[in-house]
Amino acid sequence: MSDQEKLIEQLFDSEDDLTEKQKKIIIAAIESFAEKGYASTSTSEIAKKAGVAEGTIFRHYKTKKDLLLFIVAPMMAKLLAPFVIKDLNKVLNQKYDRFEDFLRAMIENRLKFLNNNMDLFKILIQEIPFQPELKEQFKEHIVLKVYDRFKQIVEHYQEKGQIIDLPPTRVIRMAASSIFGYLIARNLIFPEVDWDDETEIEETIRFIMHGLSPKR
Amino acid sequence: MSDQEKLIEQLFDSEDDLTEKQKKIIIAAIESFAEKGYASTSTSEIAKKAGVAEGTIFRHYKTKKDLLLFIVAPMMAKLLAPFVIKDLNKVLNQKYDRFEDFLRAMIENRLKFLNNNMDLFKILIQEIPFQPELKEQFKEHIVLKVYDRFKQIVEHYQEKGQIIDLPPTRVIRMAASSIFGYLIARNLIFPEVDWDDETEIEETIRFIMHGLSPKR
DNA sequence: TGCAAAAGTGAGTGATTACTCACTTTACAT
DNA sequence: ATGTAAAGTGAGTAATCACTCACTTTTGCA
Repeated sequence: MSDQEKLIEQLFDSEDDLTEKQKKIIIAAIESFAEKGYASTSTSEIAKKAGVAEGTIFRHYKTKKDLLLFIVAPMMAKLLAPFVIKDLNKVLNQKYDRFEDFLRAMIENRLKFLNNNMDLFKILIQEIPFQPELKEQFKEHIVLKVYDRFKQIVEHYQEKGQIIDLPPTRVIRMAASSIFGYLIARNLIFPEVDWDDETEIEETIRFIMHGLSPKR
Repeated sequence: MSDQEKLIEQLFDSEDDLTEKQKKIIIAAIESFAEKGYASTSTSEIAKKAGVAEGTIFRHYKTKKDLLLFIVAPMMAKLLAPFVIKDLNKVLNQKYDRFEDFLRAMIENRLKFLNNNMDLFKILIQEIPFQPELKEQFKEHIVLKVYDRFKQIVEHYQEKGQIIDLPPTRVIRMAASSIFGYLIARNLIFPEVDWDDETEIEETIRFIMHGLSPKR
């Protein structure tokens, strides 16, 4: 599978100044943080799992929180990156005549990414409420950049008469709720169910499209 | 406001064998757990905030986790209780001819409850992934009891031809995603925005109704 | 090959943790 | 008023915490 799109591997490839032991530390930290939570994971535990002396962790990361941020910050950036590309909407407008097509492409792309990086996503949403640095990054990225793009896209399809004429915030929230609702149900609440991804996604798109349809 | 429906107060009223100091401990614990997370809150901190000796906490709760469970378990029970009432659906079927009316009543009722108990809700969703006891309670309540009731209700309105003929799991997930999406956006992600609850709720209902409409 | 810088080590640090216990204070039935 | 059980206390405990540092090993370049 070439489109595995595992963020950790990308990170390891791009920053090739990372030692083998450093990689093991990161992998161990992600595993433990996702399983027991950041606050309940001790550095000695991470060292043990990584097969490394505890001092080695602090050689590379000044504090435990530094390690968390090093792991989680790229996740947020990569997760939101596709929506911040400068001329995203130009490309999209040519490519996707219908809002439905845009929605399908976006869901397939981002849902795959999230499915491949669930541990990181889990850590991210768990820690955003408690880490001011993360909260700030989140607001800055989401509110300022991603929202602006989405707003343009929504308004574009509203002008075309394809979706209902509501404030873009509301339109985005409703669509996002449906998508994240599926993601969370599938991976976090009922991971043991064997989901038929294709139909679930198609039905979710149908739900959003009908919900946002301009017809009375 | 008589319908404040603050769970803590209810708890204090029903279990009147609680001392003043015990109540202060619980209030302090809820505040700290919601603000910094369960694992990052120390018992000495709770004692200090409650104006109580640390030993007093352990006189009433064997462990720190016992305190958490004492606080959070009633939340889950009360949150889901209205859906487990035995003849809920009979009452509903007489009262609410249209699915939309049922939806509106349910949202108003439960959203009010959650808005009045956001701290507890926050602690609950934060800790469910890490506390096996809570996870078990959650699955038992949700999957076995609440889902069964909802399934009956959905099927009832499906037979009436009011909503689309999809597996009830999917219908419930889509409606729940939209409702919780609003709740979380409103209280946890953008609490500083001054939300127009009435219109937001009406629009959310509209979105769900259109999304679940049986028309092609 | 030599050598300096970087990576890795693990015993040791003081602070903090959840929890205990011998003791004092309070509440309340008789 | 008196006795007793429950409530409350806070110094004390061992364990664990994140982090340090003097030291050894590895790496890569001259």
